[in-house]
Amino acid sequence: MTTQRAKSGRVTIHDLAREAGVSVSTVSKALNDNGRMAAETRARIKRIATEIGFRPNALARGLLSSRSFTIGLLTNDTYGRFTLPVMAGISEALVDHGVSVFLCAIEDDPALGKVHVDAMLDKQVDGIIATGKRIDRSLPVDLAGLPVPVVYAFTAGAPESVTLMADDAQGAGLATAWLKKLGRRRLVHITGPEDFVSVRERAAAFSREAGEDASVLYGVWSERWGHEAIADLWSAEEGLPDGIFCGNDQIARGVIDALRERGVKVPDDVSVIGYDNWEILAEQTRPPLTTVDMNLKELGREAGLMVLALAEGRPTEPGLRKLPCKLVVRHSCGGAGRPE
Amino acid sequence: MTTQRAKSGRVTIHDLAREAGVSVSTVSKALNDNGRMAAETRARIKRIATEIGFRPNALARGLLSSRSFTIGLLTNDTYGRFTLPVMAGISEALVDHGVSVFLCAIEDDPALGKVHVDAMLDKQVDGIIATGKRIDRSLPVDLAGLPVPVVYAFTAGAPESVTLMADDAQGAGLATAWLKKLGRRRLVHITGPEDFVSVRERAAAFSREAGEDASVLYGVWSERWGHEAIADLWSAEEGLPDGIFCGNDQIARGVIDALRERGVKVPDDVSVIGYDNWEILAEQTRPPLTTVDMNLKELGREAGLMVLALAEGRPTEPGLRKLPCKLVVRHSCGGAGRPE
DNA sequence: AAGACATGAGAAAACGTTTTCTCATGTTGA
DNA sequence: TCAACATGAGAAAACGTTTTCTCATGTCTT
Repeated sequence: MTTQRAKSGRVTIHDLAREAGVSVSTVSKALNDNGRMAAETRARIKRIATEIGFRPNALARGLLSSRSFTIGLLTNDTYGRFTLPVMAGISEALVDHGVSVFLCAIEDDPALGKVHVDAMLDKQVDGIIATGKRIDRSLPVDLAGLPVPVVYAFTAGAPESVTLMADDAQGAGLATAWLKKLGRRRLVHITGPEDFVSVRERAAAFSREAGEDASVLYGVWSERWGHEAIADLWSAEEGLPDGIFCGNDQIARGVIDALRERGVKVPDDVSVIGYDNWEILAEQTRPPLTTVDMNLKELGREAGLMVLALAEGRPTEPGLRKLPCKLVVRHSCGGAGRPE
Repeated sequence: MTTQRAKSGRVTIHDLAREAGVSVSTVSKALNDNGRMAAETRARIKRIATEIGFRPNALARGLLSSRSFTIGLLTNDTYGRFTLPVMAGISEALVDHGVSVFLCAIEDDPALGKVHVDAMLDKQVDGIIATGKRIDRSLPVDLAGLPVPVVYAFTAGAPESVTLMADDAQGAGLATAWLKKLGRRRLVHITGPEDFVSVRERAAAFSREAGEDASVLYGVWSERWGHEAIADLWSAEEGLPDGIFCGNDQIARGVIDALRERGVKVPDDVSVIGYDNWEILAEQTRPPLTTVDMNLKELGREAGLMVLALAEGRPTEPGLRKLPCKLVVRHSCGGAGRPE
């Protein structure tokens, strides 16, 4: 306890060895439950280790084991509302394994992307997770052929890689089925730009469930577009919908506001359902928004465990995995109880 | 070029030395512009290094230099809209210095906080930045007495530490002065809970600028409260305000919606100004919101450079630093041109 | 009683760098 | 012509671990 520390200021294995009166090899084996030694010695070393607060230097350890217990998260979405839950899931899953996460926002900039990837490789990350905001675009940096495994989440992946995404068809089906179950018959889908593959997937699932004559209105991802769509629909006077499935929560917010301004009651006259479950928005609409949740945190968790498995060389089948969405029921659709 | 690589799969300094026909010491000195050697040799080694793609292993380097070129970002705010811009600023400032950032979300959980801090220290981070969502609360983990420097941003710091925050009084003054400059005379401040020190600071600055009789309404940080406040004010029929300064953009959104529903024109009858410049919200209000921007990205940049300075042992004066806010003029106040 | 074997623990090498020291050779000055 | 010195480059130690050998001692077998 009174012996002096190494000059670095941190307690090293040598300090501990000196304190315990054994060699560093013995200390290492004691702490890692390796090798042969008297149980009493092992226990004593462990006790002294906690007493003097020894914690092994991860740099030194990583140098030898070629495992740094570090992964990189590359993101496009200036940590918007998609990447954030994904990150939370990753971190939550990996902290239990002693893995820390480098966050790198690359902003659609190839040069910045390369800088970050190089920096991470220099730091010997065990793997990389790439995330974006849409599944049909890839990050502006080539991650194929890297010396570490890469997992893609919510962004387009390389051919033989592991890619995770939310199941758009299933999510849209969930929403449409819910509207029908509540007795809504004249359904409309107000959504984002048609060039998003997710938009097309959801629209197809909507049409399948709602009937081919149910119309789909493509636009942009904004509140304003929700307003405009309602203005267009209600200018027709006839064939007005009684159930509206929106492509995201912002559109839904615009739709609900526009309906209120027209004196149309939500959910009495029309049920409205959103997508994303962006809570800060969904909870503040009047009435609070029933919406589809993509389980992004769970997606992040899966991505974290996946990249860890790859880093440890455990067998993992490549390909695209679609994770199910869930319905979050609030008050914008009427009805009660939980979704099936 | 034809010589085989080390078994690790990565190019080491030994591979490079063999390729160049020199010793590893010479290579190291060549690449770091250290020591003495023929200019021609240095150039040749550098050329071969890029040819075979040599990049020094940061773990090995860090082991020796006790600089890992890594910092940790500890956050409370499950990466909400405060921490995010701060993070972006940190990352942007540090990537140029080759520093990568570990992101750790600790969710008000002391145990999780300790786990993350320990993991970061094990990985020999050069410093830690702690961020939160309010300046009068500290993170649930003790960062005093750590073997690395700590900088606090938007959260309460330890006594002799460096702490960065936005200048609440200046920001509120900016907003109030803007309303007055536009000719508004009957001002109201609708804001959040009075137990926030930022709320009190801003309210004090508002009163100073607007006159002591200008009223301040304390509430919560939600759209709903904005609605309620307008309902209360307009139930009085007399002494109606013509300028409303809101404590955040969500309240402002609620205020604007409530005014529209009452047939009060914004900005013709009443000017409304928000706080935070949460773009996705501020741009979608009708009309788009004029609001105070706390320059959080800049704050993050400063925090990054600060922790780097401390890590390198450069002298840095401790204490609380307040960074100025700026006014972002959109259409909710009327008037034109830029703030003074 | 003597070889075979189990046990406990230390010595040394290894990981990939950087840095200090040493040394051979060439060059200058008187 | 010889000492003093500058130059270019390599050898070796160091950083803090883990892991593989090695070895002394003690305990069985027969």
